[in-house]
Amino acid sequence: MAKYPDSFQLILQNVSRHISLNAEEIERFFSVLHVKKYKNKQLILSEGEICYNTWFVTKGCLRGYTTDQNGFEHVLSFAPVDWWIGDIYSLISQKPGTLNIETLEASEAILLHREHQELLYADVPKFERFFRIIIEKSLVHNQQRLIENLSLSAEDRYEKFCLRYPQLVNYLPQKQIASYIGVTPEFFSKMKSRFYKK
Amino acid sequence: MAKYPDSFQLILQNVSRHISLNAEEIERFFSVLHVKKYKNKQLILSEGEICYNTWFVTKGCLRGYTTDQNGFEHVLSFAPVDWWIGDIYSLISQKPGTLNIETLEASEAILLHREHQELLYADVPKFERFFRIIIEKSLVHNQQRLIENLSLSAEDRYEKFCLRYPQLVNYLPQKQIASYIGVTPEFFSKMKSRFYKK
DNA sequence: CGTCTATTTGAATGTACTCAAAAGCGGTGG
DNA sequence: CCACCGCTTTTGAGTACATTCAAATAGACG
Repeated sequence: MAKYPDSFQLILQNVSRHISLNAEEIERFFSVLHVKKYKNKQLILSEGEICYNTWFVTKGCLRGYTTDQNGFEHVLSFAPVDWWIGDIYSLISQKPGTLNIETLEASEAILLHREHQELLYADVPKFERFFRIIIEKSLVHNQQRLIENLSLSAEDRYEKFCLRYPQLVNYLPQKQIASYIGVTPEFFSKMKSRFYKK
Repeated sequence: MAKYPDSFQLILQNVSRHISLNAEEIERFFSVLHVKKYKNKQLILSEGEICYNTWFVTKGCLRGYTTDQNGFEHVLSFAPVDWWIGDIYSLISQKPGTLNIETLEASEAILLHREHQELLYADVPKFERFFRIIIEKSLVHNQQRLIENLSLSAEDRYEKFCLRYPQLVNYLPQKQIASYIGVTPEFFSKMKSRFYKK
């Protein structure tokens, strides 16, 4: 196995949380993966592009965001180490997407090309199961976030964010958190100072 | 095939949009399905319950909603004929869920029990693919809705709703639409009268 | 017909936004 | 090493979108 990068052990661990692979299947899996390194603030995927890959982050942190008609950014997801990210809309429709993916620091990811993913589904059907499961989790997470946006105040959403992503709270620039919970950076700043007065 | 209800043809059509089944697989599929009829405003699943089923609507219309700490309802999804619905969080975790599912009129659905679903995955792996695909679509839809909630005004969200669900706009009670787009019924009423003045 | 719920309307309020300006902070080059 | 630049964060005043509460009206159902 020495022929593969160390980071492949991380992705294998990630996958093994939901399916078990034998040596041959691992080999098949590893054979379709590619490693890429990115600089700080590098745009990895731009809106308007067709997305051909799913990224698995092995170093650093990525963020996925959209831009609205007024030029405001809205963060759809953060992807620290051990997370998957991609523009799933564009990936499954193969139409130009709306997502931008950018690094928040110098980062490294493993890329799984859409075509390889399809081949993998055919050769090792367990992967169909694996991706079904992570997409299910992603859906659950998204639904909860939607409900929180509909039912909680900005302050309560921030509190939830702190509980859910303790490792990100002190790492991310505030404007990114503001954008994730859905408020302006100005309001976020005011809210936070009120928040910590208690 | 006369031994199965007519409505099974609808679910077969639905499934066949993403996978093709041979006679044997269809038989296996049909053998695990159950039909249920519901009265108007019947609560099919309550928050706090563990969800064991996925519902496929064959008559009428269901809605899935949560209740917040102030007693306000938030609609997560409407499920008219030919749609799937379930509390996916509870379904995959087998923990008590937060979703309520209720009929909006007398309705009929086909139930797929979680255990049957797992058996189906094992016997006919194509179903793994099928559910991966519909969950992917559901995720894409949810992400778009989240982004819309973060970036659009209530009025614009209503406009999107009208475009996306033309068949529901004149069918649903207004308070349900209000709850879906995330405003109070009072504000929705005012907004709508402004909206149609243009 | 009466009751119950949904919808409309209005006035007062609040949460979050906009615009503007100042302060902080980090990186880069001289 | 310091000075400067650009970007982030803070602060403030004014505003807007949406909520709350209350009451009247309309509709649906038995």
